[in-house]
Amino acid sequence: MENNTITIHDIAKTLEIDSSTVSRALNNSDRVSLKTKKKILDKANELGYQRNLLASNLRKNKTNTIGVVVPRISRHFFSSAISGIEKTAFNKGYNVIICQSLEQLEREQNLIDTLAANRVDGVIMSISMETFNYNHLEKLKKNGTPVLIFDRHCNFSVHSTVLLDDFQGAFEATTHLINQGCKNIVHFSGPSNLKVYQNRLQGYKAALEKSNMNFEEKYVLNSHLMNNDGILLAEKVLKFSEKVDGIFSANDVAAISAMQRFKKAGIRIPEDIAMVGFSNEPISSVIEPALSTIDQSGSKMGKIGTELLIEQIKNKSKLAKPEKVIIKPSLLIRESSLRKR
Amino acid sequence: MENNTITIHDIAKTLEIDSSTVSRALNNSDRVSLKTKKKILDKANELGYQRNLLASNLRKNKTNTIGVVVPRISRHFFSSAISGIEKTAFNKGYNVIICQSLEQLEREQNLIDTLAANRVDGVIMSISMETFNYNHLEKLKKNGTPVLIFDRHCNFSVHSTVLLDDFQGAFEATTHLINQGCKNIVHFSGPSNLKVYQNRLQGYKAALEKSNMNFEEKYVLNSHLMNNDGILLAEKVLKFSEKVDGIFSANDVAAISAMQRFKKAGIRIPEDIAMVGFSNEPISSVIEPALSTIDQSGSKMGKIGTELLIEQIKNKSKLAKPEKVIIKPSLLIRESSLRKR
DNA sequence: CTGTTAGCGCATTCAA
DNA sequence: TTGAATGCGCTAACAG
Repeated sequence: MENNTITIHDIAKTLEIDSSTVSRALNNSDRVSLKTKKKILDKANELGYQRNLLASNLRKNKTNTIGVVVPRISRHFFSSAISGIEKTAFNKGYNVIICQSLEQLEREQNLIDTLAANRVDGVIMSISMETFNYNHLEKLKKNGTPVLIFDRHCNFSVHSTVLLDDFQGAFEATTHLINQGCKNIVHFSGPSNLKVYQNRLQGYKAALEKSNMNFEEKYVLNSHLMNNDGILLAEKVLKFSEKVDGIFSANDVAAISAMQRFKKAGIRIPEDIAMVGFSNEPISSVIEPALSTIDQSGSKMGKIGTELLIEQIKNKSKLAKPEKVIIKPSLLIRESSLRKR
Repeated sequence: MENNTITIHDIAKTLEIDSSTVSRALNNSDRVSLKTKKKILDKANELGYQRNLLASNLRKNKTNTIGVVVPRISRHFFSSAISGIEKTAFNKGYNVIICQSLEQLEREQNLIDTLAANRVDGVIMSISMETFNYNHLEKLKKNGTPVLIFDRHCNFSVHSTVLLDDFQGAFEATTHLINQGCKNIVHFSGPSNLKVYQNRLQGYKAALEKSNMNFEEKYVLNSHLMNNDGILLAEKVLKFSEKVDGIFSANDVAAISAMQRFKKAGIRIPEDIAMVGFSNEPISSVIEPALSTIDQSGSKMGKIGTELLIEQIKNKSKLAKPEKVIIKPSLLIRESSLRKR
């Protein structure tokens, strides 16, 4: 009912001691006798005291809080990354503020500004698709706030990064198809200006080359990460004169709709066409598993990124130079995704 | 490099004016001449000033921040609710802190404590499945912080709530099946201690009654919201001696796995069994649409909830009494989910 | 329009 | 072990 905010001074007054002693007691300092400490804690409890972190953080110039900015929290990859971040942060005594940029640079900038204004101790983020301008991150750096960038490539080299080894993943996936006996392997790719897709294309090429297979330009099918892109890709595949028997997908969004299109055409996956690819979404829980995936292990990236970030927060004075961690993806093959002959 | 935190005093000193004037200028007060205002803003920019919201909020005893607590951000319903919350909040000048309880009461309590310690102006939340104890919310209330609860029923009546009209939704869905000519309609339900499922059951019963159809106890199939519960439910349906031709599902998780089990048995949905139900997940984008759904409209609930909450924040002194808003669900029928005969 | 003064709630230094 | 004093950075009376 009444806005009855209790402060350490209220506790001090009732107990006829000084507020500094109360502060010490509430922070469990060993410079207070056990007796008074108990007295203080009891009274705090009785009065319903709730510490004011605004004041505390202001005074200490430290918030024990990490800001997290991702494009979209609902994407499976990011929500599992967030799980990893939260777990690691909580274990080390940090709180976490989660924000989503919705892939918009302007929103990202505002979020970063707000986080900075709230004096978070560090920021872990995956940049938006629009982000080719790093002024907002520059500002953080000037401020002395460490930033860690994960998942998405970023040319702003002053920050530490945690990335996935896209080349290696693509290489393994394609090799897997080759080992299954596939002769004509199509590659579903994404926007060709994104580093991720460039690297995956390279891995695909390298795998073909290693097995002395020809690289066919026409087999690289680009799309824009839209929900129904895969339909067009599938139709292109159907139009090839020779029989496509394998697909390496760098793009799970397209892969899903493509599978539906194939199904309509009577093409069975994986019996007629084997399909392997990078996958963020927990596809298997919803559709018949047909895609072996390269696990992007969001939570692993979140964990490692947060550990790195916290290390940097602690060493802030030592101005640690940016680190770059590359995570090896692992190919998960489900039985039902094997090609049967 | 250097932790060069600029304050209003630094700006004031360089310009040889008082910091209070700087503060006014930075807050765009009209009690500063345009000339000095410009001078100050320019200098602030030049020095790379970044306001300290900790100090500002402490002083103003207001953070312009709303805390959001949901069980799990990755669930479609909650992430769309969050979208609605963010949009509404930003429009009204509020920031948002997103947290997930992971359905754990203890986590929820900690989150609420942290939000309270950070002096958020209000909290909008959907309580965890474990939450039958409302001490943490009680504390907020004592503190004068308004709380709005959405989506999940809660016996703690001092807060405003935004809920879905489960009875009405169930009634409409079941009626739809009846209108399609279904004679034997099974009901997939959830944990019977949850209000949501009780209300949906009532709606189902009412629809049957209105059409003079018998309610059969055995047609109510409960489950626990586990991923593969639907398999068992489907098997139960298959064992009935009479032919089941309709299913009203109150539980989308079960519905998905049930559909897969039916498929295995050669039962076609919706040709052999029509299926209608509440659905949070964007099922249609992944599987063959087979389920007409009652849209829980997360973003709508988020929007309305946030508007209500902000209203209460503003009227805090007037201790507005708790409001209760019931949202009408709307039945979305997809063509392909119609029963063909 | 601008300056003076005070204090939000807390943590910490220095004395005692 | 405790108290007194100071200030984190900012805003908001009140004066002028």
